[in-house]
Parts: sequence; structure tokens; C-alpha cells
Amino acid sequence: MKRDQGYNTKQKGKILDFLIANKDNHMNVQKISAFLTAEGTPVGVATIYRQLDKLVENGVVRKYTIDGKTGACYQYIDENQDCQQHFHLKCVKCDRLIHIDCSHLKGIEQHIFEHHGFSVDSSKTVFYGVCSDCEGDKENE
Amino acid sequence: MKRDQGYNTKQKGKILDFLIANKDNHMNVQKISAFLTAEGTPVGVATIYRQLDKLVENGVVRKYTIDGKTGACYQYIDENQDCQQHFHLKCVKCDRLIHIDCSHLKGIEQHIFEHHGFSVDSSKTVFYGVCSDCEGDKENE
DNA sequence: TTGCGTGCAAAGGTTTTGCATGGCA
DNA sequence: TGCCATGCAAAACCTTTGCACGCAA
Repeated sequence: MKRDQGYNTKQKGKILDFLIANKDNHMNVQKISAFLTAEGTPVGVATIYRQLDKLVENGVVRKYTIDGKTGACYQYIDENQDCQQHFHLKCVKCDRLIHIDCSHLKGIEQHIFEHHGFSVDSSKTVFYGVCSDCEGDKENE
Repeated sequence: MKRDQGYNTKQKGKILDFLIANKDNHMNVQKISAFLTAEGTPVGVATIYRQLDKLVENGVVRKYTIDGKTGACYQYIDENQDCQQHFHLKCVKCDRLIHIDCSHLKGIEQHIFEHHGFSVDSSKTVFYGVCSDCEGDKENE
């Protein structure tokens, strides 16, 4: 399922490089386009969308939408961080994405599968809520 | 928080009636508009968006986006079903939204809060995966 | 009567698509 | 050489906004 399909083009490499360099943040098409243009190697948005689609399909990047915000976000899936096997928390206030690797939470998948007949894909599942830093912080409502 | 603000107009009533009648499914602006038009009481999309914004703000309906799909979804929050306190499973193959109300899963929120300092909003959190009906079904890849 | 609600159309933003050209293998 | 990838522009969507008019209170 992860066969190395497709040609290796400059554009494809640039897009992936940028996503890897920013793997701790969520990126969108606008940011990718702006960066590549500023770097002197502009890539058409159509190409960016098409490459991102493939990357998502191949499981290389994760695609999601931030609640209330417009436009899709993309993030490189770092295999060293073993993101396939842990969950993510997304703070709706500061937009931070937190990785949690916790044995208790790993039991969730198994519980849902055994008791509810549903195979959870943890790499696609994001918990939305408020992180500790933003918890008492009502100013940024 | 739930003061009855605003006028009671025909349009507002129609929109809410439709959402309540379809509280088990996620609805979008297009579906609301199509239904009201078919019923002989068309409502402008601008009005639908404006009313939905207010309903979301007043905590009457939930707004969310389905992974990969375009456009926002809305769903009436049935207080009797107490959706605030349970989680949702979304099958990525058949698009079914499954409500699960399970004591084991309710412990998740508490665990994440206590051990990871993060307040999960279960009404916004959706588990993505594959439901039992679609499990062995590789044809629809 | 007052001022919010509505409808229409225009505008703004995101994503997709068609087609000719370019470039990897 | 054979295709896939790219760029450009147009198109397709989704959502928001401005403005004049309608209607609830």
C-alpha cells in the first residue's frame, strides 16, 4: 500500500521538505505556496493540492480541519515519533497539537474494537479540547 | 447562556424544525436549503448561514467538519440524548456516524485531564475508523 | 415605530478541473 | 518514448457581506 508510486519531481520534493521541516505545526496550502514563492521556487496551487492528495493517500501526511477555521491543514507524519500508534490532542485555543503516547489510551482502541465493533484509526483521530496553558485563560475567547 | 435572543421568524422556525427532525444525521446548508425549497418555503442561504451561526453560538446545534469532505455539518444537540457526554465514531468508508455512550470511554476524558492536563471536549471529538459493516469489505477502497 | 431578519446579488476564499506543455524513468 | 506531473486559467463550491425592504415586538 505504500509503494513508491509516482515520479520524483522537484515540486514534489520541495513540498515534502517543507512539511517535514514544519512537522510540529499544521500547514495549509497557502503557507506552502507562500514559502515556495518566497524561496524563489514557486509551485502552482493545483500542483500542491494534487501532491497533498497523494501524500495523504499514501499515509505520509495527515489532513484535517481546525474547528471553525476555513481551509484544510496538513501535517507530516513522523514515523520516528510513531504517530501511528498514539493519539493527538488539539488545543482549540492555541492550535497546538500535542502527541500523547500512553498505555491507557492504547487500550481505548482495543476496547472500542471489542465492545463496539469499530476499528479506530488513531492516526486520523484527534481529540479536541483545551490544553493546560490555555485552561484558565479566558482573554483569548 | 440560553436566553431567547432574537425575533421568532418563520425561517428560523423552519430551519430548527428541520434540524430537530434530522437530529440523528449531520446536515449541511445545502440539504437544509434543498428541503425547504422542496417544501415550498425556500429560505435564502445567507439566512440559513446567519441562523446557524446563532444556533451554534447559543449551543443549540453543533458545527463540525467531516474529514476529507468539503463544507460544514450541523447537528441539533438533543439534550435527552446527552450527546455532550458521549463520543462519536465516524466510519470513513460508509460515512456513518455512530454514537457510543459507554462508561469506559467516559473515563478517557478524566484520564486525559488528570494525566495530561488537557480538557477534552467530547462533543467536538470524533474517532475515525472503520465500522463492523465495512470491516471485511475491501471492494470499496 | 424600532431595529433585527431576510433576500438577493456580489464578493472572497478554497479546491477542483481541462488542457497544453514539460520532465522523469 | 510513454506517461505522469505541472502550470495556468477557468470553473465549481462554500461562505460572507452590503444594501434595501419586510416583519416581529
